[in-house]
Amino acid sequence: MKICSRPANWSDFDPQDWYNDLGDAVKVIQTQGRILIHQAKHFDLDHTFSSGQCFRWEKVGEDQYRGIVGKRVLSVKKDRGDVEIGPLDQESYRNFFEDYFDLGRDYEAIDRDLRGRDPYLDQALERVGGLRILNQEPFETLISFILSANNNIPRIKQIVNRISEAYGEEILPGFYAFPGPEVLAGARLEDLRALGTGYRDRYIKATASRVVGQGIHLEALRGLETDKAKEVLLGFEGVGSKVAECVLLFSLGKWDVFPEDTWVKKIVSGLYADKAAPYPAIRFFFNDYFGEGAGYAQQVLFHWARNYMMGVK
DNA sequence: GTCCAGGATCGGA
DNA sequence: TCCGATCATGGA
Repeated sequence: MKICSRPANWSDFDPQDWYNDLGDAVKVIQTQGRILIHQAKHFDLDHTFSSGQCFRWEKVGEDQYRGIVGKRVLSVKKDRGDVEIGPLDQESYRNFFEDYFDLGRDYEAIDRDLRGRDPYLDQALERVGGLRILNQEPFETLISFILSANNNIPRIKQIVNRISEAYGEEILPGFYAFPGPEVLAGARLEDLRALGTGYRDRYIKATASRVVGQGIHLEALRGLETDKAKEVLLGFEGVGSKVAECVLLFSLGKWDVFPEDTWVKKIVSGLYADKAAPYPAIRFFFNDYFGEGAGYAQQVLFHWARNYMMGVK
């Protein structure tokens, strides 16, 4: 454990709480029940939480978000370059949330590697810099992206929240955790339908039932090769290639995927028309094109294309 | 009224 | 293997 020098403008903390296990690049401190990342590198809250990879984070102020992660309600605030996460103690941070926010990854090095490969990605990286890929809970991510089919992001968020309110544990007054598979496996289709799931009601129940019935440990898919993990995910009803790849990228740490959503198709058929390969080859094309950061590059392009490319917003 | 949204599934060519 | 129709829902 390294001890950092105390900055002049921070007050109310015990110097004993300082720690820095991530090397000199990331300085983390526990103070007043929160975790503070000093001058956090590559962590833009809007581009991370509002880029469509997660559905349970709400913007509650300028550079301030509140989210439900597992059985916690967390606040994340950015102030003069410091990112504050709480309530959170050092142990939980190191055991879980460092991975959740992907804070062990050197995004600046990845950006350097990606820059210069492609003019559109260069623009996108410039415009939506600081986007991080979260490592979310697989079952919640799976159900959320089953809901994403032929749906829009605000409505997906509404439905995920309603499912949590109807079936999840109330962890704080008015805040509900996302339910586990055993709960949703027992849900009635008509009740799911009443929450606005539409025709996807049976996909949700079937997927939850399969997870429970076959004792599938989704977390264990992390340990499989991407293709093998994807094969398992494709076995669920309502899960096609794109949904599977979103789960792989946003919850299982698989960066060698390139989710083929409508925006990627627009980008490919428009911006990359001259290079557009037959569609099953897109992943291989972009893996080669963007290397190990392909999944991250996809999310950067997606977020940029949706919000900034055509002057929208 | 039509169109669209981080698509998947199905039947038929 | 590939193509088109269809699938709830709600906002624009």
